[in-house]
Amino acid sequence: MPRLSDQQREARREQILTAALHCVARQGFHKTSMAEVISASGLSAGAVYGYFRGKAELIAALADRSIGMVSPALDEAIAADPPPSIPEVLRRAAAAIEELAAAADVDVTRVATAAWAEAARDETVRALVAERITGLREKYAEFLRRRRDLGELEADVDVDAAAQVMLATMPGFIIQRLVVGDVDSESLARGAHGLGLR
Amino acid sequence: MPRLSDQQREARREQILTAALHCVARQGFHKTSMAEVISASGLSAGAVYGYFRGKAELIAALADRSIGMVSPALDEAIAADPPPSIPEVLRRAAAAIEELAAAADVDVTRVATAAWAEAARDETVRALVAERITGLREKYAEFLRRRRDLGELEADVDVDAAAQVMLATMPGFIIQRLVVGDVDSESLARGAHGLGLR
Amino acid sequence: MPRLSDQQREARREQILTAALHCVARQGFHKTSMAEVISASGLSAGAVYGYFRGKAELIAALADRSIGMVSPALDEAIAADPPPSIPEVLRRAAAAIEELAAAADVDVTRVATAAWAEAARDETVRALVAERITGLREKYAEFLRRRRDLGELEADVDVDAAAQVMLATMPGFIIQRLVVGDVDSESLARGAHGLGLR
Amino acid sequence: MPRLSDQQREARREQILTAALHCVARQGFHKTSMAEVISASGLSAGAVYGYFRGKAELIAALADRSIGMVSPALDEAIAADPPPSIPEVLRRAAAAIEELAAAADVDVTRVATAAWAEAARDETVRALVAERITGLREKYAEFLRRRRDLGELEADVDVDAAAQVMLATMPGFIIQRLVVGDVDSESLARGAHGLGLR
DNA sequence: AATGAATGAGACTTCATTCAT
DNA sequence: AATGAATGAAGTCTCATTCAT
Repeated sequence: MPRLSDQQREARREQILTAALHCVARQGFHKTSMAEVISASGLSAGAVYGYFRGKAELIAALADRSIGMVSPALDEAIAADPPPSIPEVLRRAAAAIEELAAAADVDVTRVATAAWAEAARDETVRALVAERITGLREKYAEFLRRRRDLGELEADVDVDAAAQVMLATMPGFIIQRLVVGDVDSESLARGAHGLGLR
Repeated sequence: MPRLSDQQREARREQILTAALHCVARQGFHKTSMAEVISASGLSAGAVYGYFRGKAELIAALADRSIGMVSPALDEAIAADPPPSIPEVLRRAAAAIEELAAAADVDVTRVATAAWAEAARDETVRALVAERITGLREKYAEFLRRRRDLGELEADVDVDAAAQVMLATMPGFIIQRLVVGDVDSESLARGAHGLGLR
Repeated sequence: MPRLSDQQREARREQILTAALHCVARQGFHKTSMAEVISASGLSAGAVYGYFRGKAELIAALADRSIGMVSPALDEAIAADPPPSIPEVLRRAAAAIEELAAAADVDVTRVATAAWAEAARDETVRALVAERITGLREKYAEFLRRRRDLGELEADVDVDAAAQVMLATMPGFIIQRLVVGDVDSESLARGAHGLGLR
Repeated sequence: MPRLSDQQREARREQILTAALHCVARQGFHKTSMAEVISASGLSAGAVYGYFRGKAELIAALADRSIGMVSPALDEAIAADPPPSIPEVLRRAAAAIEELAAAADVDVTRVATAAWAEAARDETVRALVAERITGLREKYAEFLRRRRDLGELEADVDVDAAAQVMLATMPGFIIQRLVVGDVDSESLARGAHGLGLR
């Protein structure tokens, strides 16, 4: 076989990541065996190891991706002009997550859950997830600045702390959704409104 | 040999759980081997298996306990009379978590993180964690009812949805704390206040 | 099972080493798989790994032992009083090696051959083999000192250098024996005599 | 594509063998992977397999070469006229080995060591090494005949047995040199002299 | 002729669990 | 009740070799 183009290589990598995402969504990182990923990817063991040095590297890529997938969805919710109310943004973010969870027969939120746990014990994953979280928070901060500049938040608001709080709701939303199953984007928005957020 | 008293049995169980908590806080559920737990507990393999049917049962007990440990801390925060402001309750809850995390050379929040992930893939754990979450939410709901009755929330507020939102902040707080490391109870309260919560 | 006595442990270790010696004599260290050793030993994989941390440790033990097995045989040859002639000692040493090679359906000289090669690439094995070689050389030196004191060697002979030379003949004897097959203890002694050694 | 000239083919073969020699000197035959040889040779996998049927053939070629490299060095030592004393010939042979070991950033003596071990377990390699050994011994025999004819050895000396002994010292010299590190051509000659060789 | 990605058997090792003592 | 040695299935990864291009 001649040398693969970068594009072809990327496609194969994608193929493996997608297959792995399926497995991990069902069983978590450490109950998913490489054999399962290999079989699901349709490639051979050797081929998979040609794209990922080992399970750790694959886990890191999946952790990064699972959390990264939320980002574009959030962008949309936040970019709207004029900036929606806080409950509305939370609703949109949650709705994006719901959509993500329902999409393509893989529930990425399950993988995200595994990613948080992995971040707590693996420095490489921690750094990747930290980067993602920081990125997401910056989006919320940007949104809040726009609301503040419109006079809908106090002028001296600590935008970064407020962004931390807004982002903080998402893991809890995801967990309650997966584990208890009685929350959705509407209830989240209603609850936020009920607490007095505007 | 003489049957152990219930009290002795309970002490042994505790000994095992404490040892396991140490291991899991460092390595997560699935990177912690039974051999490690056995060695850390100071008991023999056979003894440990006399108290827990297998690793799954041990994991379930640890997941339950790790999340359960937050509950008493929250009680205090919420029970105060008159009911504190929402940012203040969040601050107290977060402070309780900080204390828990710092205590006794085991950071239970790391175990909680593993518990959420496990809940997403194991029905038994899911049920236990769901129960815990529901219990915690009920505490928040109770708190919110008292605030409502004092006229500090609108009369028709959906208390359960609002409790979902309050609880939802905790996992996000824990994760940001472990992974990014730049949040604390003060920033959480400040952010909540900045968003307009009272 | 209750704790094994040191003696029982030692017996098991021996059982594994003996099985491994068989395999290695036929296939060398690196073509012998742990599965083969495990199967030949009659134990389970886990049991074998309870006695040796890994293949490297097993190899080191085998290398050490294979070279160590020559030592007692040499002792006898050298201890004789009055000290035999040099060709005679070489003959006896070679005869001891022949006996060793024929014994117990394992040809240890094949393992020794593998041990020399391994010593050239693994520091741990190198150190062990170096120790063994030094020990053997000291025996030859002792023998030579006795000959010298009897006036059968010049008074100012460099005993250690001479011992190096005597020992040096053994690997070459073993290799020619295994590879060409036309040398034996008699031809070695005859050759030594022919070269003028007395 | 145009057929390569024999000369080009030979150059490529050489390139591969040289690269492989490097790898094997460091890691032995079986810890050297084809991938390493391929990468070190600068060719592609397919190309390498165009010159050697497989790893076994490559090993055989390396074994043959590593032992063969001693031969020309020995020739010189032996050809001198009048024939030097036995200690002197041993010194020259050992000095030739020292030079070989120091040359060109590959220590061939390490490969020779691997070759002996391989000869003990692979019939093809055994035959090749046997041939080499026989050839070397014949050179020693020739040398001894000349010494005998000069009256410096007894007339009825078993020249072949004596050649076996002379050759036998070389592996032991190489091993002690690599493993213990305290022998050199001078100590070898001194020791031989001390034992009474002339 | 050459390339190098892909193959897949098999290597080493771990580990949850059992059970003879 | 307790012990801890033993089990053996299963996990991760490597590597000699092939063959489509």
